[in-house]
Amino acid sequence: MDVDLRKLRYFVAVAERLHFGRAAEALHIAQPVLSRQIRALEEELKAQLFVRTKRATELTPAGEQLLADARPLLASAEALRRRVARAARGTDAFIVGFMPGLIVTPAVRALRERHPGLTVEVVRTTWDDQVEVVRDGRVDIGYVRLPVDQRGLRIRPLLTEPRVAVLPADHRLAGKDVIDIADLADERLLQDPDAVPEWRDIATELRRPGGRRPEPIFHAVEEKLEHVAAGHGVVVLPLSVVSFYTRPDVTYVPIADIPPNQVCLAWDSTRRSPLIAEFATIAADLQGDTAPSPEP
Amino acid sequence: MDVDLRKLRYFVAVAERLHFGRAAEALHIAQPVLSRQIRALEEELKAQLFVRTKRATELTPAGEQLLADARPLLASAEALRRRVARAARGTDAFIVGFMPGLIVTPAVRALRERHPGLTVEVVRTTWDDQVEVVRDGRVDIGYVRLPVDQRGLRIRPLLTEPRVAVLPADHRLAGKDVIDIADLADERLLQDPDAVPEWRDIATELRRPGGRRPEPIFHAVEEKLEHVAAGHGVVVLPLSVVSFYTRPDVTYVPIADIPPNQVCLAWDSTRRSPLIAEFATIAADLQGDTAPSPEP
DNA sequence: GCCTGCAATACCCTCGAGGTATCAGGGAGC
DNA sequence: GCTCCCTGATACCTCGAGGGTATTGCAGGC
Repeated sequence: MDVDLRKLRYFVAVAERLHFGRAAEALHIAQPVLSRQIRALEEELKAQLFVRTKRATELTPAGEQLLADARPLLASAEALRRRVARAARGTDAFIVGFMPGLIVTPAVRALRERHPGLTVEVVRTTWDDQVEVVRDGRVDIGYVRLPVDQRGLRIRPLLTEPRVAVLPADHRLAGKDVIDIADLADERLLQDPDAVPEWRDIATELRRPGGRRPEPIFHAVEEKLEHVAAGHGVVVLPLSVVSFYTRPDVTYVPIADIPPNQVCLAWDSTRRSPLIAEFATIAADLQGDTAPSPEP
Repeated sequence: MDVDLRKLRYFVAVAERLHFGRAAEALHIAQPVLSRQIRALEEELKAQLFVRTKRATELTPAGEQLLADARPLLASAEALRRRVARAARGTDAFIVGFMPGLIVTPAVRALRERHPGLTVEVVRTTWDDQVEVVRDGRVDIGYVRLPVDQRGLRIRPLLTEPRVAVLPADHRLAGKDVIDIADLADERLLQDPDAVPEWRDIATELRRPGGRRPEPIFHAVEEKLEHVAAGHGVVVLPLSVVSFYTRPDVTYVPIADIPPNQVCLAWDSTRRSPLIAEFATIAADLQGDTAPSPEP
């Protein structure tokens, strides 16, 4: 009657590897068990999920569909566990996620004042997990910087801020008033190229035949700045992040021809919590005081 | 390790009734089994879900949280089944939900032309199930009229249209050029008051002490019009719905002081499908041709 | 032609979900 | 105050499903 989340987890493991033996190993179960469970799942859904030719395992269209749906379902189940555990601990806490450079204190304080008994916590995130913490229930609402994968989330724009190139203090471009993104074409980017699509389009490093994304990608801002200072490459970051982490051996230059970074609030779209709505309103109002942004 | 959807379903049954015996009956299982399963769920989640005083069963805060999370999770699981079944049938169909009065043909035709092999189907919905069909996977994208429960959905505004009062042809207000919502205060509304919050605020019927919502609520537009014609009451509907169902014994009058109805596209926020995105763009562009609407 | 790699099959064991019968405790009624 | 009844919990049984090991079947590669 109900689908079995364990079987879905097994399915995802196989679908990701397209190999029963290795999937079984990763799941810490025996391979025949996995074969049987997948077959049971196929019968339960009345749908063939894999085409098993000898020497190769591939997904059917139904399998593709299931893979696309199973992952968010498993993530939701995990989020459910986490939220129930939090509610059971009795501490009726409201948790806000934020990335360095964003000013969350006024909104958090306003929420605390309106709900004296409520514990409001903040959790620091990175560009990589800023939406994951929302999806898996670690935070109730998060400040995120676009672009993000919006699946499963409700998004509310808050503000925009310019992005700057972060350079070693002795870099050839350091001290310029402003540069173009093209000026960075020959640089090594120490961050996920997806975070700077405009650079991706012009980077010589990625345009070489067989050119792959640079291996060393550093997640925390502090690590990025450390490596910039060491001369290993450059990063492109929103202005507030850089100004938050001022240090003498690193400087920054505005980039003229790339759009600003959009900062939004994001929360689990399946939830409807008065506290989430209230916090979103407070944060938007506070933002509106300084720089009014259009409401959709 | 994974939560068990069957146990969650059992939990929801108990939480909705706050009665183990009746929940067991509804689930077609024996009551001791249900007691044991709920206890197992509590141990698994390490959270007490119910306070069982003799003579009464109540939800704990953790139970409230679980109830809020379990329902959408179960709905997602059901949607997953449906979509996989559809994908397995091989018919790679794209299904659009719409309510009467909305013009979907141009967008549907445009999608068909761009994907000659694709089957594009339309499914008629009502105000009551317009978002349910999206959540449970019966349609890939739906035209919906606000207000809707946006949980689990991504919403994209398309257009607005004025709402009119639908009256019997011999009604005292029939023939007026325009009325105020207050003119309907003494009328009987043959629809969910939530659909017309402005009426809800002024209706004498609902302001009487102990006044409840009127019992006979008719879901299909045809039924509503039939009962309006019979003189049982009035309804407030978007203009396009009424003009779609013209009949001589029913007339309508614009209402001056209520905001127009917002028509949106809605789809499952956990999904990211190229076809959904393409259809949304097509529909928005087609709408933009006639009456440009702001893009968020 | 043999070896190797990979999934499926055969067969066993354990545990957990379902059932029935019964108990325990608190309210309501007399 | 005693009894009855309502409601959930306990006790105990059965059976099916999930997990394990051993082995087979089949297709490529050397």
